[in-house]
Amino acid sequence: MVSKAPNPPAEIAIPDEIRGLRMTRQRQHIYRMLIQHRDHPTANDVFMRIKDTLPNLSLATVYTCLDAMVKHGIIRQVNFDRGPSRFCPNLAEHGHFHDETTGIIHDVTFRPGIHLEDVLDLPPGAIIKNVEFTLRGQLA
Amino acid sequence: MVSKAPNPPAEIAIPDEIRGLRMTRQRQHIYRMLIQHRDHPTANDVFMRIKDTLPNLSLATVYTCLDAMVKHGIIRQVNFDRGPSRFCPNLAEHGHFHDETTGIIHDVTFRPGIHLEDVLDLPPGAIIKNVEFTLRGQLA
DNA sequence: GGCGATAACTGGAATAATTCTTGATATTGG
DNA sequence: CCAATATCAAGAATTATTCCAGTTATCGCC
Repeated sequence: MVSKAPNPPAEIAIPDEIRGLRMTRQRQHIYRMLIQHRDHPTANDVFMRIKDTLPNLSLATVYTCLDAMVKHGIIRQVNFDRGPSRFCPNLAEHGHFHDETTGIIHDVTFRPGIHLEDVLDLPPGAIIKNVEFTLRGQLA
Repeated sequence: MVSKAPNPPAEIAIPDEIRGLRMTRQRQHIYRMLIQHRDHPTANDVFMRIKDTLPNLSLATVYTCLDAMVKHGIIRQVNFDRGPSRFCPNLAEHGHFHDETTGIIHDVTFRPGIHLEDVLDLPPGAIIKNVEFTLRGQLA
C-alpha cells in the first residue's frame, strides 16, 4: 500500500513551529524552497517556483508568509537598489556581492575579529542594531 | 531701477555645466537645494521644496533631473530598505547611519587606511565597483 | 469529536514610487 | 535664423507591495 499522505511527500521536513511561528503548509513550502535554492529569490520568484505544488497559493500569501518569517528572524530580507526585495535563509551577519556580469549574488561575511567600530567613523554614541551592505562589481 | 534678471536671484551660483551635464534651470535649482539642505530628501521632498520657485516644475522632471545627475556622478542615490530613494551631493565614499529615534540620516565614512579586502571575506577575484552600506540604530 | 475563537489564506482592489509617452519648449551649432 | 537635439511637462502606465473582505484552517476546551 502506498503512502496515505494527503500532500505529496516533501523533500525536506520543516518543523511545525520555528521561533514561535506556526509553520503552516504554505510557510513550510516557502521556507523549504529558500533553503534548497539559496539564490536570493524575489517574492515573485518564490511564488512561481512553488505554486504548482500548492495549487491555490496566492502571491499575497507569499508576501505575508515571507514577512512573517522575516519578523520572526527565520529569514532575512535583502534589498538591492530599487529592485524587488529578495529573501535568504542565511541568518549570520553578512552582506552581498552582486556580480554584474552573471547577476549572481554571493554572500559576504566579515573577516573574523572585525568590528564595525574599528572600520567606520560612526557618529558618537551610535548603537547599531542592524547592518546591511552591498558590493557591486565582477569576478575576474 | 531694479534687477533685470528674468529669474529671481539665486542664493548659490551653479555652473552651466557639471561633468558634461548641462545644468538647466531645473537642475540648478534641484542641485542647489541638495547642497543647501543635506538631509537626504526624497524626489518628492525636492519637488515640494522648490516647486514654488519654479512654477511649472513637474515631479517627473525632478525624477529625470535627479537621475541625470546620478548618472553623471554629480550626486548619489541612496536607498533604505523599501523606502523611496533619497539623494545626496556627498560624493565621497560613504554609507549611512539611520537614527531610528529621530529619523535623521548621518553620513558615515571608513576610517583612514581601511580597505574592504582587509575587512571582508570576498569571493575570490572580486573586483568591487561600488559599495553601499546602511546602519540602523540609535544615538545613546 | 464538536465548537467557538483566532490565525492564516485567497483573490482582487488599492497604493506608492517610479517610469514611460507624447507633445511642447528650450538650446546649440551651422 | 533654422534645423537638430536635448530637455521639460502632464498625465498615463508599470511594478512591487499592501490592504480588504470573505473563506478556510487550526487550536483549546468541553
